[in-house]
Amino acid sequence: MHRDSEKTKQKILAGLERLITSKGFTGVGVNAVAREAGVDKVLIYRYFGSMEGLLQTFADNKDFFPRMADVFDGIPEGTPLHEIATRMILEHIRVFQSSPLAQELVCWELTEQNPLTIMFGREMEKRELTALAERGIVLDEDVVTLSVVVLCGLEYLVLRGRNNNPMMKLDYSVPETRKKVERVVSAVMKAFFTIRENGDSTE
Amino acid sequence: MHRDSEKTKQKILAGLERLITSKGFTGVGVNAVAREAGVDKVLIYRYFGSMEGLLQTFADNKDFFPRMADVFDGIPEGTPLHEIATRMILEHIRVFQSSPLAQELVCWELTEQNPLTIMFGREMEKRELTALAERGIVLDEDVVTLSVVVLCGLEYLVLRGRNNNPMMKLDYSVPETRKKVERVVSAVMKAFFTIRENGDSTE
DNA sequence: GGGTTTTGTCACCGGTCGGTGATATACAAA
DNA sequence: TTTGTATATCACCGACCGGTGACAAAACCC
Repeated sequence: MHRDSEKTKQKILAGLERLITSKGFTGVGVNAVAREAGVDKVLIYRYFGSMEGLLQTFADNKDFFPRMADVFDGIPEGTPLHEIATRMILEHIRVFQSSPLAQELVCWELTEQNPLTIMFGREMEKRELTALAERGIVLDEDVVTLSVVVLCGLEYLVLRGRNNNPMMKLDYSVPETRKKVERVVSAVMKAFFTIRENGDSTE
Repeated sequence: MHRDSEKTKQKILAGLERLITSKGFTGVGVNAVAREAGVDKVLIYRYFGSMEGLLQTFADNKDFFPRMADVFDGIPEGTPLHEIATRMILEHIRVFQSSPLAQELVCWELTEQNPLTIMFGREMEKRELTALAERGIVLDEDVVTLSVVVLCGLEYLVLRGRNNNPMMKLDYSVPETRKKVERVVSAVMKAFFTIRENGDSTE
């Protein structure tokens, strides 16, 4: 079973993923990937053409996130919108926090453009949007804005927590802190949604 | 005026900053800095000991942010807390958005630890906190939490805007979008502060 | 002036990078 | 079995990396 190009490709792709999650994206390169995969680097060029091609293939064959749909299934009919939105945000963050690969890819995305980061960004982008669209849920524009800001805030806090970079003493990697944040998010979403539904202005 | 060690040091430090802001932190290295500064790299070792030492010196002699105090001076007595907090957040973001160096350092901070990123993180950390402390302003804990989450969200949106990585169609680098976000932030801060002041619970 | 120290230039080292050609080995078709 | 092809190994290239020693020239001190 020595000669199996398919298996070799898989070894290379697996090596790439291990390398990203263990050493970070700055360590990614032809030599490093080949070394990590236990394979001669010439095979990377043979099977993927180049490093770019490898990243492209990796992006194509990887689904970075489990489907968002499952979150909805646990929500009974008639649940208020703010609670649905809150759950989506918190679930997204929960998954994000449990995925070192996704975290590293976001950092990479902030630093550089390549086939992998571009594809990952697109995937990430349409996640919640499609989930909402499938359910035919339409949200007020300001409400969406707030949700995105909050979502971004939490994602950022997760990234900072990786290297113990607290933000204003707020370290999201501490469980109690996380609970507090979740509580506040839930409350503020409820408050703001209520205002909007009552037709208040934001002027 | 050929021989002036002080001037050479400044050239090196300036070269480092130019390099960070132009090529990004991934391009930082002894050779690259020396090249950018138009100086032999051996001088970096002579004057700063090593790359680490250079980063340390750079961090020590740079104040990354203008003082927060100025923001307060424009605020009349009796301004409600939520407005003070909102102004602080938006001002922070305004400055952050106008400083490519700060943006790059944050990305660096998320990726790696070194004397510069550590020092920068500390500086960033105490910015708003000291400003509030100097004024003797004490905020409700949940209110602080919300403020930090919102601040993080905006900072993150700025970073994503650099490479046109919108988040759920929300591109903060578009002026109209930015205005909308500012409006929403202002409104939600007001709403949440009001709830807290009225003694409501977040359960 | 002479001697010393500071400042700057140059050449070089071992190592790693991305990338390529030549060649050996397994396997499948004839 | 022979021939051809897909697969893997190996050696090598030029370029750049971080880091160092040798040395020239300017500046300073006496």
